[in-house]
Amino acid sequence: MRKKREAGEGLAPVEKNSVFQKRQLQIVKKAAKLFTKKGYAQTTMREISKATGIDLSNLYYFIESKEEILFRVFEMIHRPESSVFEKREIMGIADPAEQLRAVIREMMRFSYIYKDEVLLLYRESKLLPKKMLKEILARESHFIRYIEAILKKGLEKKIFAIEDAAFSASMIAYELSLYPLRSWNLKGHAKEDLIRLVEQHIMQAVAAV
Amino acid sequence: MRKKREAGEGLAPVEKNSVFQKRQLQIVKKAAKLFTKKGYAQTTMREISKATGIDLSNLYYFIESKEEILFRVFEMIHRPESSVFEKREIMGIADPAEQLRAVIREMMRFSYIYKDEVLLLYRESKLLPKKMLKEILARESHFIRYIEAILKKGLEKKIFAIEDAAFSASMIAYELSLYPLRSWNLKGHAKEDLIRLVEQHIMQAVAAV
Amino acid sequence: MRKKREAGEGLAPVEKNSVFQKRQLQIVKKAAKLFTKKGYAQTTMREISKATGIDLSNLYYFIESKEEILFRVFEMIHRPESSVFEKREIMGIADPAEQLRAVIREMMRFSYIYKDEVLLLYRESKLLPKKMLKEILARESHFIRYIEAILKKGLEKKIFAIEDAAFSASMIAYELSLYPLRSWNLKGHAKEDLIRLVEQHIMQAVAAV
Amino acid sequence: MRKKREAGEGLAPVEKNSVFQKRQLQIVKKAAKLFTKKGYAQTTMREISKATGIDLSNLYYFIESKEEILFRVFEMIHRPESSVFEKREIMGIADPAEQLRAVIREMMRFSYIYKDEVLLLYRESKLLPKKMLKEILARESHFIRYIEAILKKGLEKKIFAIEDAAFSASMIAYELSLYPLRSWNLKGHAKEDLIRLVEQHIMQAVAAV
DNA sequence: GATGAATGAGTATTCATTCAT
DNA sequence: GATGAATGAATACTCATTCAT
Repeated sequence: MRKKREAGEGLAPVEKNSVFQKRQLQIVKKAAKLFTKKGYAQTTMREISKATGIDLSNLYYFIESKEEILFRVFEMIHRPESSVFEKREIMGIADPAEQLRAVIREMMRFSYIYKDEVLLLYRESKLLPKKMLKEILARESHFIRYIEAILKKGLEKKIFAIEDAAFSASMIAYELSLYPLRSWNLKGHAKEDLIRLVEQHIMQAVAAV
Repeated sequence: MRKKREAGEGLAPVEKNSVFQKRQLQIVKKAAKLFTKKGYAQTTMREISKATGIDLSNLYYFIESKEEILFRVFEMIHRPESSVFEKREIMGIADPAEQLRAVIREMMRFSYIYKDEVLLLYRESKLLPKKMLKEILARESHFIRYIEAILKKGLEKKIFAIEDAAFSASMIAYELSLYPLRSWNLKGHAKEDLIRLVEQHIMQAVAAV
Repeated sequence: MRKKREAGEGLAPVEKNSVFQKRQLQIVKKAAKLFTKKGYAQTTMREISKATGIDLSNLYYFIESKEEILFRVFEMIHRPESSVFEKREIMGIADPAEQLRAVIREMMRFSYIYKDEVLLLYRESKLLPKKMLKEILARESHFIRYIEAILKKGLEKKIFAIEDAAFSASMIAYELSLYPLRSWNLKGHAKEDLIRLVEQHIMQAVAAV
Repeated sequence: MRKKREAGEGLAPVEKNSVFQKRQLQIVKKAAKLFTKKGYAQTTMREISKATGIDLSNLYYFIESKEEILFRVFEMIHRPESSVFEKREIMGIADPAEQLRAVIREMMRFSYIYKDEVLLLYRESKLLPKKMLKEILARESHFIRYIEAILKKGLEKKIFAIEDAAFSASMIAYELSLYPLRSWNLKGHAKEDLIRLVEQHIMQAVAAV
């Protein structure tokens, strides 16, 4: 790497015409696949070029560096994830148990869609510039606190029985990554089946007797 | 022309005198730290040399390749892990609930000791030669089936109430990696505290009402 | 980790545009000179880079490895050599003596042109992948049997008088490498002069009295 | 190579006790085998150590450098070769034809014994220090001139009929290396058989009709 | 005279990135 | 906006040789 941008000085604002964006997205998606299959470091720009059909030099017309591709991969997960718990449908649910169930199902579905990217995030987050890593961790923390809030509401209503809401929230958030991180030994379960089992498991773990 | 051993064709039997072994262990341990901090690919042999104080060329007197270091890191986790559920104390416990608790505590402690190595395993298992990867997955499967057996015993005795013992076992095994994979947001919890919370969480998730 | 093609699994079909090929040829030719002067192992890629004026890394744009260069050097000799005895002019000659003379002259001229490469072949054939070595030996055997056939024809016609045609053919083929292998003590002879002398020597050795 | 002796500044005079010499010879012989099998550059000191059973460091007690081993290998051929035509039995033969036959047989036998070393000399003479190379070439020239003298004597006596005695001598000397250089396609011939055939071939090539 | 460990200088090769057309 | 070619800096690894005990 010759030039080194200050880490995480922000991606170029997603401007330019949509053809440009489409190409970029194409690159990021294909690269994501390669990254998850072979690892970030083991994937060469030439392979990305071949996979996308875009000439190596031209690649740099659409992205600034290999690192930027990785960043944009993570951006992909970011946006929709953030919206998970901003969804009116979920935020509006009054019953904490129901609300928690809704969050679980929503996130499990999300984790099915972005399985590879989530795994990538676990594996390659070391490579993120601090700022970006912080952003992601912040978002995750936000998500955890959101669950924590639900749990506390449930505690008050004596629906849930747990000792440490912060811990439980953390554990639940972790459990929701089950599929991306352990898909290799969950092949036997159909998607909706697995979602239900995870839901049951978590609900039982927090439920008051 | 470089000669290249078929990856993972078995590490040289750990022979030689103990000074040799000590050096090797020193390399593996330091490298493990570097690998977890920066990632395997991003860690150079020069860095390992610097970290261990062993001259770069001399490093190769003790290990055959960078890959071998990684293999040996994983070996470190292997051996003790296997013994976890072979321990007489645990195997002898008659009550499934008590037995499960014992396993949980044992594995949580293990995961504290080998936090870095476990994380590394999640992150860099891609780089393992197939044979070694299979071995590791087999061991993990073995562990899961062991938990499953406990769960089934508990089911019969109506101590546990779960729908799918295989799934629950899988989930529990996963939960036991909580600390290595999410230590960054568990800093607030003391070790024994966390172990207890995980134990509670899991026990509640499987317990019959 | 270095990936290593199985040695000699076939050179990339000589495609690409002619500029590319020209560069490749330039590399192979310069390298051949260096190899003959210093030996293959003693010639570094840096030297080849310097000799060709092509940047070290860029060298790898045109060839895949140092080994490939060596292979291509041998390829250079291969092609034209094969055609030697497929030449209509020679194959058409009825008189065995005249035919043998023609072959001698043809091969001697060839050995003058490819002096360095032939010497290299004697010196560095150890480094060839088995398959390639076999091919070359097969070609040589083919050539020897071709001479043998001429000798046998001459024997029948009582023009030649030798005990063992196979041996004589082998010896003649060997004698035709005189110049590449012993040029250092043949400096006193002009090319055409030497060719004539070799021709005489061989013809006398096989001629019936 | 760290230190570089002035090329060919002469080998340490073969002094020391005979145990020392025996070890040295042992090294040189085993190394010669390895050199011929794999090439000089491709043979490592470690391999020589393993092959001789002498510890790597101790090797340097008996020889000064890898190069010296090569030199000593060539020395081995030198001594006896020089004596070939100094043998009273041969020098005393009056008849040029008989004398030439004797030389041929002597040298062919020699080439059988030192097949590997002769081949090595052809292959790796590049590595010799100038001085040593000159010595060897001088010896070879000496040998050629010796043959030339025989030829000239035969010419005077009208026993031989050749145009250029110098050339013929050169060619004959070359032919006497047939076996070391082409053993791969002479496997079909028994030793004494081959010697006789070479003798016939050469004699016929120079004989007056 | 044996041995384990060191070391320095090198070697082929890789790869992200850019330049010229 | 496409393409072939260039380039610089790095990377894992090797090996002859020597040192300390």
